[in-house]
Amino acid sequence: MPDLDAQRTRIQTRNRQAILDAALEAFSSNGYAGVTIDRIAEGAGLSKPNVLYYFPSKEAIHHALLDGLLDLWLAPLRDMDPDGQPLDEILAYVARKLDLSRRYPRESRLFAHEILQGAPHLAPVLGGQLAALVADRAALVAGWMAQGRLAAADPHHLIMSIWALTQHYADFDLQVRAVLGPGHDPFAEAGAFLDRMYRRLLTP
Amino acid sequence: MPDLDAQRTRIQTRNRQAILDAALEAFSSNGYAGVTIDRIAEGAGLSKPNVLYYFPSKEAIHHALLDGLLDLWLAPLRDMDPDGQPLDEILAYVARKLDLSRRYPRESRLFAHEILQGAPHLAPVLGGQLAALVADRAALVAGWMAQGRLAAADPHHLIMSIWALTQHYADFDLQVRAVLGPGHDPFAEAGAFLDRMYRRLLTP
DNA sequence: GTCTATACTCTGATAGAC
DNA sequence: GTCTATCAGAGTATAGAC
Repeated sequence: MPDLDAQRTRIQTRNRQAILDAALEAFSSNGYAGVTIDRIAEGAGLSKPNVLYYFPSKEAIHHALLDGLLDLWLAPLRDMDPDGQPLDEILAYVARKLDLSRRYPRESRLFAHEILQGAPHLAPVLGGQLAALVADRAALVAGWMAQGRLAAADPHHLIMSIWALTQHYADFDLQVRAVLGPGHDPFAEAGAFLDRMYRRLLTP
Repeated sequence: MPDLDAQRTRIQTRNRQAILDAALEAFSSNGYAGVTIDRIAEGAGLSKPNVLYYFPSKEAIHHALLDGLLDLWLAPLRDMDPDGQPLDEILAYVARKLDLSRRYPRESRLFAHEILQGAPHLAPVLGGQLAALVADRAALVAGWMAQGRLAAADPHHLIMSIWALTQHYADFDLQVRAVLGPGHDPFAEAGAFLDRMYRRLLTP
């Protein structure tokens, strides 16, 4: 069943998407408990019972949003090329991850909420899929460092530092803008700052 | 009225503190909407009406927790000494901020929730007190860089990078531990990693 | 100061007409 | 497929006894 939408009418597809979009908007800024089905319905332009016609419960909507989120989130790390130039690969990874924060701030905040709350849905995946991918990539980076093609640094914490820094610009956007004041482009400046930072940190 | 507790009995002082502690525990992991007064009461070992005897509303409890949080949070930045050695001052700041994350992870998460939700209570302070302090410290750092005592970098983004990295270890503790696996001391490793990182980044 | 009992509101979910 | 009506439960807050 590769395309579930094939079994749905155009209206169904559109409404499902409208619900998910409204729910993402709501959950990402207010957390799971801070959102009512009524508000999702309003955002989607539907009635509350109609929302519950498309999803069996509020919980199901939330679950549908989290599903696949980790894949989106880890794609840039997966895309690191073992055969590329080490420094270029890291810098490209940073740029891709920052771009993800810029383009998907709501998804970033949804993820942040989930982790803050103890990851009731994602916990198993964190210790499994996530830890495995990071271990794999950390080994790759450690290899580059051992060959002297990158300056030495703890690979796990290096990868996590990239997450922390890039996601900060999405999750704490409000604070970032308050600190920078008007007339700034936080993501553009962050791109330049982070490129210089990791270049200097990792150049052998 | 410097000491409000002077007007309270010992029992009142103790119960107020128990309520605030239970509320901090609850709010920091579940967000404002995800917490019921019942749960706070249970955590404090009191009945629900009794909690509402000490605070007029759930909202008031939350407000009491946020009050003064920013002061605690910004203290390390305030403590940067303009007359110290630039690199030492920055590294000491990083260490103090990381120590704050280690000792007060619940406060860090409470702050994260507040910002994620659009800072309904802190918004005015962010654009005022916070922005002013950062501007002041950024100017100090920029001066050091202009004198060639630190390598050049955007001072605002430098300060924010320190926030992002140190708070990540508190806010995303669950993810950090999942990635590192058992047998690690995330904060100790972070201390070493961040010290090397900023030393390398800022050494002229 | 603390408890029991309760009023009142909001929210998730269902039933059933159309 | 979508709506109106409604139920059941949870949650904030208050009243009033002790």
